[in-house]
Amino acid sequence: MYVEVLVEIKNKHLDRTFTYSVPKELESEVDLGKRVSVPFGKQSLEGYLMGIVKKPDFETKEIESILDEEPVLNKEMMELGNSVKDMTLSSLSSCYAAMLPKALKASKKIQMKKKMVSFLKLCFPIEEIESLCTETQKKILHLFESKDIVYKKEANKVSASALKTMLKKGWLEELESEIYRYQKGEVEKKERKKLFKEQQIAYETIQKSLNQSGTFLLHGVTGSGKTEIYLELISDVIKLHKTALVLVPEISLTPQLVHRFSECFDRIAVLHSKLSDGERYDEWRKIIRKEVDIVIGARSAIFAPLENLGIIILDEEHSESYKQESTPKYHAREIAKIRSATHHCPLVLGSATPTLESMARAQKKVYTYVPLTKRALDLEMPEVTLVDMEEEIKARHPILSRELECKIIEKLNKKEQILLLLNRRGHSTTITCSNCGFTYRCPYCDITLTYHKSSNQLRCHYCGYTIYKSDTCPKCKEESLNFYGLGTEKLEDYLEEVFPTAKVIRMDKDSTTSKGAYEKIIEEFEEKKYDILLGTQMISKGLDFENVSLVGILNADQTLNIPDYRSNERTFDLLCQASGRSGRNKKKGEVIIQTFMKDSYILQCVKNHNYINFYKYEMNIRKTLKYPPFYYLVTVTIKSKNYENASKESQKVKNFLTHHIEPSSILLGPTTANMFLVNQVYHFEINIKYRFDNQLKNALKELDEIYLSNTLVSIDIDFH
DNA sequence: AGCACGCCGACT
DNA sequence: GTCGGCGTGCTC
Repeated sequence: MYVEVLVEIKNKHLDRTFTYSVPKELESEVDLGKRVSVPFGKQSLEGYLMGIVKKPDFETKEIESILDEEPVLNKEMMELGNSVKDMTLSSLSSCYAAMLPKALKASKKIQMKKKMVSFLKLCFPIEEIESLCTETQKKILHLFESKDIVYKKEANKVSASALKTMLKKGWLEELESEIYRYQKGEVEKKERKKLFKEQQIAYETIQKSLNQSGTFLLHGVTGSGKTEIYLELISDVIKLHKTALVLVPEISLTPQLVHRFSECFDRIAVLHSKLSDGERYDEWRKIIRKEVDIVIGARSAIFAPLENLGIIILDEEHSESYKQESTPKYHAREIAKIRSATHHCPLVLGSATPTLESMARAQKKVYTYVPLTKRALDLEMPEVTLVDMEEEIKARHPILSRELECKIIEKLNKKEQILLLLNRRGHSTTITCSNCGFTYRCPYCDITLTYHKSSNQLRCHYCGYTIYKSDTCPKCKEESLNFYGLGTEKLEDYLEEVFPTAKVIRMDKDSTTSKGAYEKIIEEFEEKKYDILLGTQMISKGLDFENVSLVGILNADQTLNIPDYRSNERTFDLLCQASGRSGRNKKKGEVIIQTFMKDSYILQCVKNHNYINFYKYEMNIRKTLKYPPFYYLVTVTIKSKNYENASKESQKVKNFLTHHIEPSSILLGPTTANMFLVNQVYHFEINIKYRFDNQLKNALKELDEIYLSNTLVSIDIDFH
């Protein structure tokens, strides 16, 4: 027997199968999608069994062993891998690596071990042997009163030697069994809430198509009760003996959300980034063994090997976290569409602020548009006030405007809670010498360093480069270093100064690195141990605090200045999301946005909760500037440690593309990339805008191959 | 990705 | 003379 094996090396030179022979004794175990160990050159590697073939006309080596009892890739996943490879122009084995839990990888053998625990089983009824037991033995016996099986550990606690005797007499039996590492506590079941009229209509629209593929855009303002619709749909899917896949951005995969699902359903697997490799492997195995009907997870959960899918839900559809930034650079939404087609099941995209791409498709009836206009429980939309910071600076209120400060005091008095969003961590943005103009910059990335007061360090937020701050200017040795800009740390200090009685907690990347820190902050804030929660983007998504009645956004326009065609969209989304955190209970919420661009159309749309106007406005810009969704966009990044090489090769790439793509496509660049110098590597960019281009994909593939063997320059292709 | 092969410079 | 630099090419 001869088989095709894809070796587990993410190198594009090896992005093909090799033929091996199978020793007689292993033939019965051969199954496509299992992993095998094979000799490869001088090494021994792992690979995937991809096919069975006839005897080839060249010499073959024998496979060493078959590693799995059951395939790790089913037929769907094997094909899906090929689609991902084709969409992203990356190697097949890197695609499979992205689809499978890390524990399965050769280098991580330890985690693959199942966790085994010893149990005890009683071989006779209690009454039969009780009279024969000593006092100590009776104690062990009574552990079995309420259950059939007892942890060996528990019996050992009573008496290890008594246990031994009982085992020897054959009264008890010892068994080993695998336990799953990740254990969710029992959750009390609750009735699902009854849908109100608009929800009911939305639900019915989707419910009617449960047996066919199709994409729905569920457009509902924050608090309109999208989750309730999801629960209702999933309940139907389970009645049909099918399974459900729910994707949420990592950041909104909160214990709150998982809890809500657990109240309604039992057989759930949860996949999020805080799981250890072992825990993740266990959750994955529950799916393979068909022990769950529902998977809730972040981006990579789109590859959960659920069979018989009945619905795929992508909540917060607009979230950029659905795009993987490392190879393979796939977008979960696109994978979801493929799986929805293979399983003939609906895909529901939920969002309060859909991407322009999705909204445009909904308007063109490519997606079915399902609007939800009202907030559940008759909640009113929060009142949004824009504050002009230019005036506030004149009035010497550069950090908190007079209005926001007053409101905070008011809410503190009423014992209501406050969220403050400041989208910049650290203390100050820059430290500059007022004597000589020196500014701390990252030597590897060419951006200014951010000061972190708690550690007295300056940190590069791109590469992590860190140095200690000195008291004197490193250049002119004068004691004249000044702090500019505002970060979360500094704001925390400032708040404690202005509102000395208020309890303030900060949440950002720096205060949530340790395991469980994020959950702890949320929990404690929910329990009202704090009055003010201040933080970065992290606090803007998905959190649902009943007692919050004021949201303050301190640097609303900062994200508008980032040179990226999506920065308007991103800002609008961030502000809407953050605003939506206010007034999620009976109280009417208030939002104060501090800005230097009070008259900006985007901010006006945020103030009036008017997505549609924003959509129209932004679509016009995109149309004029030929950006998505009117054009597709591909970015080719040329990277090299050597500036000259990067620059020279960029020009060559441009020339190559000019001759190999359709003349109707627009080629821009090469220019220096947004992040020009990162980790000592120079970045150049070429952008291609196109509508229809049959040659492009092949041209990019060819380009990719040309640069495979180039050690000085590498390229990176990214579809937006 | 590894590892061997191979062709040049500078050392005991 | 040889040791070792890393460019090139191969792995069923």
